[in-house]
Amino acid sequence: MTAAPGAPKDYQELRAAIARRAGELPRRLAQVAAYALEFPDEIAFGTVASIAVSAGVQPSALVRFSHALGYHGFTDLQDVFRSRLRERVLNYDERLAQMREHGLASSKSGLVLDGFLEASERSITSYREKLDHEALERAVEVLSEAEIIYLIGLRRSFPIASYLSYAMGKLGVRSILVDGVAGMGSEQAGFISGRDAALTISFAPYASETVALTLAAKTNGASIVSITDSVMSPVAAPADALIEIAEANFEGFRSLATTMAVAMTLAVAVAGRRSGG
Amino acid sequence: MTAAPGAPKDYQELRAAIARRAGELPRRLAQVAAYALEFPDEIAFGTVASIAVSAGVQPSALVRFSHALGYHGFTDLQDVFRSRLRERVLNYDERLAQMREHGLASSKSGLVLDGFLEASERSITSYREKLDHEALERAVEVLSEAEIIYLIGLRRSFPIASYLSYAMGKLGVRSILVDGVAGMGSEQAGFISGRDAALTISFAPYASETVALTLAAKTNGASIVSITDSVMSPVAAPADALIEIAEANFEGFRSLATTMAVAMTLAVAVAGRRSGG
DNA sequence: TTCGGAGTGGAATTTTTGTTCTATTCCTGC
DNA sequence: GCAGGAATAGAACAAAAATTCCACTCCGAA
Repeated sequence: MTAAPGAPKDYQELRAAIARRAGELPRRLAQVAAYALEFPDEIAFGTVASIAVSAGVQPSALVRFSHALGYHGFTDLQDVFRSRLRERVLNYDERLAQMREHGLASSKSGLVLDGFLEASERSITSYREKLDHEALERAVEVLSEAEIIYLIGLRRSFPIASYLSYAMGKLGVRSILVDGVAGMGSEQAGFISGRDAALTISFAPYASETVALTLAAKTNGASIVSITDSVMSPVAAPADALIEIAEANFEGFRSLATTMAVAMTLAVAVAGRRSGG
Repeated sequence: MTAAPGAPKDYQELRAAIARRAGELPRRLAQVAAYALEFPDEIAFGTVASIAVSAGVQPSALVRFSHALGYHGFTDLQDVFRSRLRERVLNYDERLAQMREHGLASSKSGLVLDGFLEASERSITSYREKLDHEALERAVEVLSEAEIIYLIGLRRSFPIASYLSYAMGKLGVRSILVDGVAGMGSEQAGFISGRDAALTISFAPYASETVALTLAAKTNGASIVSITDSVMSPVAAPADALIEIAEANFEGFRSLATTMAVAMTLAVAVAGRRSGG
């Protein structure tokens, strides 16, 4: 009896089995299940003892988990996790080529997805090459000194602004999302004072309302940080700090990957500087 | 003395060391060397006994081989072969070098930015490896058949939902962003009918309102498409199509790069299918 | 509240595994 | 052809691992 009867024989099956039985598993076994899905490599390489420690359970729980899924013991379960790595490594060298082939051949949506993923990668790579590190530093400085940070971004840039609002909220940085709901944009922006800062995100074609709000903030004496795609952008001129990002695009839809990473950076760096980091 | 002194510490170095000393190694040790280069996976996963059999040598030869390369024992050597499998991103070292070149490391915000950029790249790369084309296809199909697509995503996932709202609007796909402004979430969701679909985006810790809205949509007979991080997610069970995305994170902030690319894909693919493309 | 059973933690046990040791073999130089 | 030393095979050993076992806990039903 070398093979386990009725137990998942590859990683995909195993995932499905765990998913199906997620609800009915006892507490500790569910804990093991969650750990296994999150850190499959640990299961593949670790020992019962080491895995038990990092998953926060007893060694016996791992064995019981294996039995619950139909395996003879933990070793059988581990074999599945190891075979997964073996399979992956087979196409490790040819991964890119194979991926492209696979993506093209398999489906139309796969082709589209591949295009967007690749555009994101290109954006990030090219940004790495030409990013202005001083400008980033200046932006962090300006925002750190602001009492309240007004986040201005509409249309395509609204996801960025709303993420910043979420992240800053989580980090304890005071910010206001100027979201233009019910046409309140100008009213919200009207409260901006000289002690505040506006963080504007805008890409071509620049939404006229975004430009207007930014200029209004400037008039009120607030500091301006602009994230945009060109020095020729209408929100570049009034900016005290300018972060320039040229996102790659696929079929006319520009990536947001780099801009999102920059947004995360600003939120974390501002919070870090304020807490005296 | 846990670490081996002067022994190759990664797979590349080890290859080089073996190549350099290939001529001067004794016969059986050379045999082991050849086997190791040809079947690195066997070394990584096998036991001394099993490897000895398939390489046609004695177990002790493996230990002597390890000693000859400067390791304390076979286990140390095996660790190198295992770490090779763990390092998914081959060019990680190159990226680090590139970062130093550009002076990113010289400032704190630069380090943070690099962390987020790298997390985004990792997310995309690892998603490429394990993406489920069929699930994606099914999601597109379900959404294409819906009369109205309700977009459900709060907190960290709200930027994704709002992007979808923007993109679908541009593409002429009817959608409603269930944004919970003024606590209207449940009212908005109440209009969902069996001809509609809900597209839920939710990651751990799953916002309870998101889960509740999704279940309500399901109850009304709507189709459910879930974008989430695990099959154990509470929004996975009711889904007609499930897209699983494990975003990498940096300092606790998870990337949104892959999820955003998937969102773009869904919007474009659904629009494409509806227009008969 | 008490009973019963499923679930759990942790030590004891057994099995597997890596390593060491020594007699023997295989070369090489004389 | 014969020393002498390096290399090897295979068994013996020690370490580490997986698994089992049992007392205890927790929780729901009577």
